[in-house]
Amino acid sequence: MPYPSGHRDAVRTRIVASARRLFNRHGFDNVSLEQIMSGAGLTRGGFYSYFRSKSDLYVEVLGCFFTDPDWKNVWEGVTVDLASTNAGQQVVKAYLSRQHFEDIENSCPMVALPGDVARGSESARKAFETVFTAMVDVLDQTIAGDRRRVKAQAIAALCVGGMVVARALVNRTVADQLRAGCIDVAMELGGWGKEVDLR
Amino acid sequence: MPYPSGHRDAVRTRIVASARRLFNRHGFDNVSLEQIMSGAGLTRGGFYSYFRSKSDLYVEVLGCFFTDPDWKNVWEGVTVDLASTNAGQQVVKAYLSRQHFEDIENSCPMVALPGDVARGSESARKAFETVFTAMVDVLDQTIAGDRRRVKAQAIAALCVGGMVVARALVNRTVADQLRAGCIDVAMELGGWGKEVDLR
DNA sequence: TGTACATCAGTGAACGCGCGTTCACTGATGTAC
DNA sequence: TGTACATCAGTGAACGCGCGTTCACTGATGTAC
Repeated sequence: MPYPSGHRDAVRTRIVASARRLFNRHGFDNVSLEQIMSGAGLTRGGFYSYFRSKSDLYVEVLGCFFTDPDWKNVWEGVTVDLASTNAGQQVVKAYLSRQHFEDIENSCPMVALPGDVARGSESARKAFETVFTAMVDVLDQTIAGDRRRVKAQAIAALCVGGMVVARALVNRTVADQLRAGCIDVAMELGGWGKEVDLR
Repeated sequence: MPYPSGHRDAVRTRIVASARRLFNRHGFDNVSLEQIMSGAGLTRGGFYSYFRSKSDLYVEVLGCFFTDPDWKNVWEGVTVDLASTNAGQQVVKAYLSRQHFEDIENSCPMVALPGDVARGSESARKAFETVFTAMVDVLDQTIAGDRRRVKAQAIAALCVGGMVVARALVNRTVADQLRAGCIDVAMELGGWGKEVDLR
């Protein structure tokens, strides 16, 4: 077999990474295969030996967030330890952080692409659901008090909604207030209290 | 002047309505001017005597939600009276209602198109901000207790996030639970209590 | 009332462009001898 | 060690298609007489 073993996997990973960056920044329809392949150091033609279609790649991109067990250092200077007893508040603070707000390319797909997904295929929505469920599970496990599942879902929705709206506003000050307010409210909901500081 | 006065305004309104339906259902990029004009009973060519570009129309569509003072009967069977002392809870319940969930065409643009807007022009984001601010204002006015503005923003983010996520999930049961949970949590946050029923 | 006319709302063909996808081909690689 | 070869990763031209936008034209309308 010509070409070193592992070569194909490495290239495939590069393509997915390039696509993730571009989809997050420009949305599904405004990204061409030319751009994706170019971002991975290749030319257009090779795409179809790695993926069946642009849509298939899209589904794969959606899945590769939050499900990685080594979920640390997601954004520049923001660390999250899912095994910690503080995991819930760490996730909320990271999710609504300025870093996530600004780092469009490494954004959570739930923030950058919810519209595309809602209009998309069943498999795209399945991938979205997996990410959302993973987030709720993490929150659930470290919430104090009763009705944990409901609260966990609401906190996740608050995180996603807060960030989605913040990104779509013009006024930066309002966006910052919104993020801060959502963090405060989420802390209350989780029974975490504001005094608990991390990092 | 040929053609009855008011004719032009009526046609223009029809175009905007057609565009709103189509953008909400398929997103900005997946709707053609052909479809929009056809939905208004016209043909493609006439478009540019009403709007400077597709983007301009888009901005206009974004603005025509929530800012209308006669905001009643938004969705089939759901009424909201913004002048009521219950306005806040009415808005939350309407926003997270099954009717809004299902009625994609008459959806709030914040739910259907946030991604498109975040990537869009400044004027698009300005229109989005106007809608969001209008919603927060309504909630603010009927919230009990302190830190009303922060709570109002968080409730609005919760409404938007809950609906955005619900629409993107595959599992209908999870989506329904999410909507119900978000309503419960929003009622608590607003200090409205669950026992207060309306209509 | 009836007719000729000026206006302009609406038409539809055409243009240029970029995209997703296909495919015959190139050339870099590891292997066999 | 060196050479010939089989494999297959990657190339880039080509295809068909639909879109946003433009524009010369048509024809329906209210007005003037």
